[in-house]
Amino acid sequence: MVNIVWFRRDFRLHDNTALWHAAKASGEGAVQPVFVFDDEILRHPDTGGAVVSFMLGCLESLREAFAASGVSMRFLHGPPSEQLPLFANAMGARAVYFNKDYHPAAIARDDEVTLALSRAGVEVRSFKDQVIYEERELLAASTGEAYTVYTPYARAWRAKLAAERDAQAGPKLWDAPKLRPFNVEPTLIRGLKLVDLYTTADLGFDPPPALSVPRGEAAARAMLRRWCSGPIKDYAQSRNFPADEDGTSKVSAHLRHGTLSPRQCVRAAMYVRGKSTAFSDGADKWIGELIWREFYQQILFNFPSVVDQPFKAKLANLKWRTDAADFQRWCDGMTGFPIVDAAMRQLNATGWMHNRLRMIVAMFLTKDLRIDYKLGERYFMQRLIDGETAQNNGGWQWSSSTGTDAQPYFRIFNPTSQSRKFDENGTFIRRWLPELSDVPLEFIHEPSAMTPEQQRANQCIIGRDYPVPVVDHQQARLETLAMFKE
DNA sequence: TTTAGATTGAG
DNA sequence: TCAATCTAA
Ligand SMILES: Cc1cc2nc3c(=O)[nH]c(=O)nc-3n(C[C@H](O)[C@H](O)[C@H](O)COP(=O)(O)OP(=O)(O)OC[C@H]3O[C@@H](n4cnc5c(N)ncnc54)[C@H](O)[C@@H]3O)c2cc1C
Repeated sequence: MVNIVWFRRDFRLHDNTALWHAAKASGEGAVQPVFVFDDEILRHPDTGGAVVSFMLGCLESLREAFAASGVSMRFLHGPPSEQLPLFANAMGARAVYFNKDYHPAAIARDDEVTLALSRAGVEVRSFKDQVIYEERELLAASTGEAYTVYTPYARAWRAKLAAERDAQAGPKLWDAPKLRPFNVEPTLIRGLKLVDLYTTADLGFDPPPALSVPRGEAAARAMLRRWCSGPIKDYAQSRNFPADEDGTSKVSAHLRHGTLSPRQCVRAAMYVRGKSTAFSDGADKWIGELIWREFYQQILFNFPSVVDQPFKAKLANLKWRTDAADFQRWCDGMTGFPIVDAAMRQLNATGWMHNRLRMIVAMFLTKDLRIDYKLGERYFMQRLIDGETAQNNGGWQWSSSTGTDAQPYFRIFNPTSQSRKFDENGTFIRRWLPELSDVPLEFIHEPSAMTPEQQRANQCIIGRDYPVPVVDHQQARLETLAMFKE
């Protein structure tokens, strides 16, 4: 008998919990991998060409990796609760295995699928896989409730990992399972929609013009290896400077699509940390970022209303501005604030943006333009190759002060001082704004401060070659403070 | 994962 | 005068 493994966002062979269990349970049997194209997701406004093209590249690699073991991966198109029971029937499968997803819509879908399969007499087994600690595994000791503040959550997370490692019971070091060749054609059943692996264009999307991260599990593993063998050492400092190409790992899209597991990342970081004290600061800090990821996954699971409501319920009725033209300027990187514009152009071109810049542009949209964070959140989902509700919503709510930020003061970045601090030499700005290439360093963060003569001398006329700033920051800051006061 | 404004002290 | 440092939000 064969066990089906339903892949959703876990496109790897190594350290894949559901795949490992399916292969083990199969014994003499085999594993049938499948992916389901679900129109509910494909037609959702949060779904964009960046994630779709990244995912399809990963699926192609996964299909090849299975093929190398003589296993044929199959693709279906339709509602999973309808297609999977038909497919299980067509394959004569005993069980369907999959890894859990914590988005409320995914939970609802998985409940539906589980019900439909059970009715059809097919066993369902689901697993924790995309996080190290899930759901309500970590609760605040004082209240017995889920954590809502990062710092105590991270402390508890690290303590639990340390305790489990000491007890040799930590995250399992599962490798790729041994796979038996399996290449059985599904019986043709009415309603079962077997399809070829689609291309991005087939699905009606455009990929980012300059995709910045190589796709697939092999590429992901190579990136992690390279990152942990060197650049991770300086992460505690380098992570804040967008001009530094090696300042961060850029594995986010791989964690998003499961071409890497969080266990592989933590394990690799712990390994180099143990080997040399020079790596310990960097590795610890980097694990801290992986914990941010788990923190937001846990927030999404325990507070699913964040999907359409502010985490701080009191702030549900903020009077955001609705200005389509300003929003468009922000999207296009035409605000007249170089650091914001360079960041948005990096996003539009490559599908990835540095964390420091995500904070700056999110803060700018919500607190300088006073536009609802939901608009920015959706735009990010459409453009990011790592676009994912938990972290994206968490990041947007944090930036717009509607979320889990625990600081006692109201956070408003000054885009120009952020620019001076984190792109001191204007290297990043110049990389993405060719129209500023002749502007001297003195004005690179604020070209509108040039006199008309200086503009002429530096080949950059404000209002012609580069936009006039869309807002006055000082003014906007006061208006935002007033808006939140109400 | 902060900022603006006040205070201080060197020149 | 200015930049470094402090502090309240
Ligand atoms: C407004 C906003 C929106 C964001 N949207 C997303 C998103 O859609 N998807 C996404 O994966 N991340 C998102 N982030 C978090 C973060 O910006 C990215 O994860 C990070 O820039 C990815 O680059 P990296 O892999 O080089 O990160 P590294 O610095 O190398 O960090 C390693 C990993 O830790 C996780 N991580 C790092 N920073 C954060 C963080 N602040 N919050 C949660 N997880 C983090 C990511 O999985 C990342 O791959 C968002 C942040 C903000 C402020």
